[in-house]
Amino acid sequence: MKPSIPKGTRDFSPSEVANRSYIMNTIKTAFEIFGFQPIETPSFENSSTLMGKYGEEGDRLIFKILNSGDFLKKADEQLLTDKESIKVTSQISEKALRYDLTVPFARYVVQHQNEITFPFKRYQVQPVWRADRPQKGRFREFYQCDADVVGSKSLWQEAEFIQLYDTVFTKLGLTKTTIKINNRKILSSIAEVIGAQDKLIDFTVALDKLDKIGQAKVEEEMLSKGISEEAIQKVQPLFNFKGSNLENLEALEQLLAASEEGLQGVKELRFVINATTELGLQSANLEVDVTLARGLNYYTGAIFEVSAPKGVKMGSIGGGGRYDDLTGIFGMKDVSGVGISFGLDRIYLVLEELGLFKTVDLPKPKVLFINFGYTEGLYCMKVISELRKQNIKAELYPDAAKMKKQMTYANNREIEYVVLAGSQEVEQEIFTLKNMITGEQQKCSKPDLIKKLK
RNA sequence: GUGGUUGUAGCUCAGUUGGUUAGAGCGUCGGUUUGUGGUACCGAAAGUCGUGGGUUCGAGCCCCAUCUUCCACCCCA
Repeated sequence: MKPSIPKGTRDFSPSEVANRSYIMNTIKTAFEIFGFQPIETPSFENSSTLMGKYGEEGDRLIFKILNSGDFLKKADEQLLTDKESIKVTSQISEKALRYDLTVPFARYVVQHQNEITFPFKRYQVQPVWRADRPQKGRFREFYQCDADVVGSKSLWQEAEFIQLYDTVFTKLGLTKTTIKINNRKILSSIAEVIGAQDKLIDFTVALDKLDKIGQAKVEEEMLSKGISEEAIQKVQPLFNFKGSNLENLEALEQLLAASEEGLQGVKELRFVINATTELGLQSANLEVDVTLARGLNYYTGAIFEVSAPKGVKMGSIGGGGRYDDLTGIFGMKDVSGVGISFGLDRIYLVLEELGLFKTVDLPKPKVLFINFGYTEGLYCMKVISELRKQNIKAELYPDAAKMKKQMTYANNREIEYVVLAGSQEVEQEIFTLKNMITGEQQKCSKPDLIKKLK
């Protein structure tokens, strides 16, 4: 049998692990500088915790875990014969792999509410799983790096998260990212204006194509989706969103003048935009994007999405938003939260494509001792112990193999120094130290050797 | 979930309209060099051609199914 791994999963080589932890550490460091504390939650949760939080599409993409034992015995006979997959699933599966980090976090907050001091700022870097069809930058197992604040409605949080995005991407050398921002309140008031909430998705999808296919075709698509001519006339200002963020906001304000909710959304956006303008950004661009919808059901206020620099074909590398009542589902009212997520795996691919990885030193020994046999090996091991106590990575080749093999090993692993200590050296109580880069070698005493390897 | 695409040695790939024992480069291992790596030369091992069916005198090549890869839609990180 040929060994293989499930689709959408990956193995990581030592150099990939090194690069991944470089990204991870950059993000974690930034999180802590911004005042977030780490938590971890289980890989799988009770299905009831996850189901219904991500919309219909999301439910379909949740990996369900089969109950243990004779699970079919407990399933309803009729449902089985009728092949009612969804209903049967709820009877034979009570657990599921986590789909994101935000919902488990909300559960955590409610469960530990008495131990938590609010506002609570937590970060979490863990894998999540989605039963999606894999493609470029889309995996079935991938890491999310989340930071959220719960227990504060302050719009300063939104402004801070934009600073956080900017800080991380700047540190990674990934400049010219675009942070898109929108507000759910604006979206739902646009839905009011065009006449129907259920048309909103079609509407934003069509509007999003404005740059590519032009206004006429966009209007055509909207009409074909059942949006009235009258509604399209009303939202004309949206077609002219070419100006600055503030100009766009003004246009929105006029368009949504009749909607209290819409005006509230504009006000919130304006706060964030103004704050960010005052604070400045190092390398990212902030852009108001009314077509940004985001599927996750629980967002109620600001929504964010980060896209890679132009020219890199990649879905969003980060996203987030404000959710006013996520904890309410678990029985804790009036706790507003806002948070963002970094997509580690996609950031990796973007950095790789742009050649932005610095050469990372792989964990490897600084010096390899050639194994000549038991007596010589013991003689070497004594020095190796001393070197290790001084944090110098040293190792003895495990077998008394041919010299050539041992040297080749050192060469392939790019080990800087090799020590040869055969019977001659043992007798004279010295070591032969060879520099593998220059090829030079010299004899030296034990203290001398340790000093040279420091 | 819908549509398309890919699979030949550890890796990257050749393989003619279907025709004997399926090839190359890199890598691996051995040797030239039994206390010296990177270079060079010589040699070897390694493939049920993704898997299972089918068509055919004959299948790596054609057909079907399935798995996998990548891509688009959808959705998203």
